[in-house]
Amino acid sequence: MQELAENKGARVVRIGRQPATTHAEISHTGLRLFIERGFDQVTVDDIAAASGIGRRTFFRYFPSKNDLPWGQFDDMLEGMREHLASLPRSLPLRDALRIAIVVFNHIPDGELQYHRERMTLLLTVPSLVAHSTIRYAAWREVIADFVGERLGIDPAGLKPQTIAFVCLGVSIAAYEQWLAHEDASLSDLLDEGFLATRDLMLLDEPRQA
Amino acid sequence: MQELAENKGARVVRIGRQPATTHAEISHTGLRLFIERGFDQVTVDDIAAASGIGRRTFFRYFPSKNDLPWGQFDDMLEGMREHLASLPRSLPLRDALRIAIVVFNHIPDGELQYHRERMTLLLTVPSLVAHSTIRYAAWREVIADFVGERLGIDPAGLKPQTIAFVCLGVSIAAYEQWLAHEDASLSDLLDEGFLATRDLMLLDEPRQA
DNA sequence: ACTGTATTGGCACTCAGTGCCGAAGGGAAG
DNA sequence: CTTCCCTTCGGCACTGAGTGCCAATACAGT
Repeated sequence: MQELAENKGARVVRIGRQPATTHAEISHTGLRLFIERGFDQVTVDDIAAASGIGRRTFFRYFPSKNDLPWGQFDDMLEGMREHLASLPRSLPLRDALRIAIVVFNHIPDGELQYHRERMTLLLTVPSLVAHSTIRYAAWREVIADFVGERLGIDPAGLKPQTIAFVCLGVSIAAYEQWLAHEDASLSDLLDEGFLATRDLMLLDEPRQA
Repeated sequence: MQELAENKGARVVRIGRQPATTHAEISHTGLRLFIERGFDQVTVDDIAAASGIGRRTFFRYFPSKNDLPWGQFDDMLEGMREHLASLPRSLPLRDALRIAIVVFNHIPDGELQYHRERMTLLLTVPSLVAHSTIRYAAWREVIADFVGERLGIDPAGLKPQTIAFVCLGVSIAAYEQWLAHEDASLSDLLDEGFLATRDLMLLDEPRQA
């Protein structure tokens, strides 16, 4: 009875040595150091020491120092994939994408400050900006797969891929503005970004000088 | 007279030791090795040795191994900036961007194979894909500056930045298709990408199932 | 206690990138 | 031709990321 109640993960009983720490714990410790001293001023040795683990163990939890700030991104991706799939087909593609992206990027008030610091790192530190490309590719794939499915075409084709890139661009641009302006709402910025893209494709210059 | 005629660069006479090689020479040698053996299987030592220079000297010509395949990208950027500035204001913003991007990405027939191999590396090797982000930022800035100037707004604002990201996305998506399909025309793919974006913002699904 | 299993972490190694500094050229003035 | 000055070259040593290997550690079940 009680044993069954503890069945919240997968295996209740696990054999072998217990892990000394968790991804979340290392991630949190490392992020704190990055924010305090700056990404480049923190070595993997520092993070390992502060986490009470060996340097070698760090690399078993994270494939690289650059992956640390991304946290549970892959899990969130699955969430977005499911959310997209759940949207009614009557919803126009453009709105489905816009809504899913806004929802996906909604941050609970409590985590706002933390998320801001994390995103500042990701969009500011050159090494992280570069590395992020790989995560973005997975994000784009979710979008492209959805577009392909919706339009009944190959997700690897020009149209789904282009749309995925466009959505990513709108998102990153919105995030950069969000970080630059304390008071801005990320959701609003995303909506505005879609509108700006629409304007570009529809209208010409608003007025002639 | 004759001395003036030779004034095609900056200094005709230069003091001090002559450079042992050039950027172009190292770039060419390195690229050949990358294509032959794969990026990760070539060390900086290999490139230096093949170029007949010391390892330390390599890093005086290129800030990193990743920068090698990019060649004279910065110069081309200036070209695009000037080309954009030269376009008549009567041309709608969207068309100005589209035309400039198509022109910027036009490759002379002779360099086609070479350019293809170079772009395959840049869009395939993870380490290079990541590093490219930094070059793309400079590219985006050219677009954003132009958009800001055209619309009379801050280039750092949401709209110019978003449009720059969108243009970049369309370009990269087109390049990927171009590499995947031997027979495709890059210019056509770019045009199609712009159309796909327009469609997304204009229409809903073409037909209801 | 003993066995099997999973995590740990030390050690040694490769490779990118950097600071330092003396050596190697080459032009110009004496 | 020698000396001075300037610039590039390249060796050396160092830091730091990331990896393969393997013995040590800790825990569950017999």
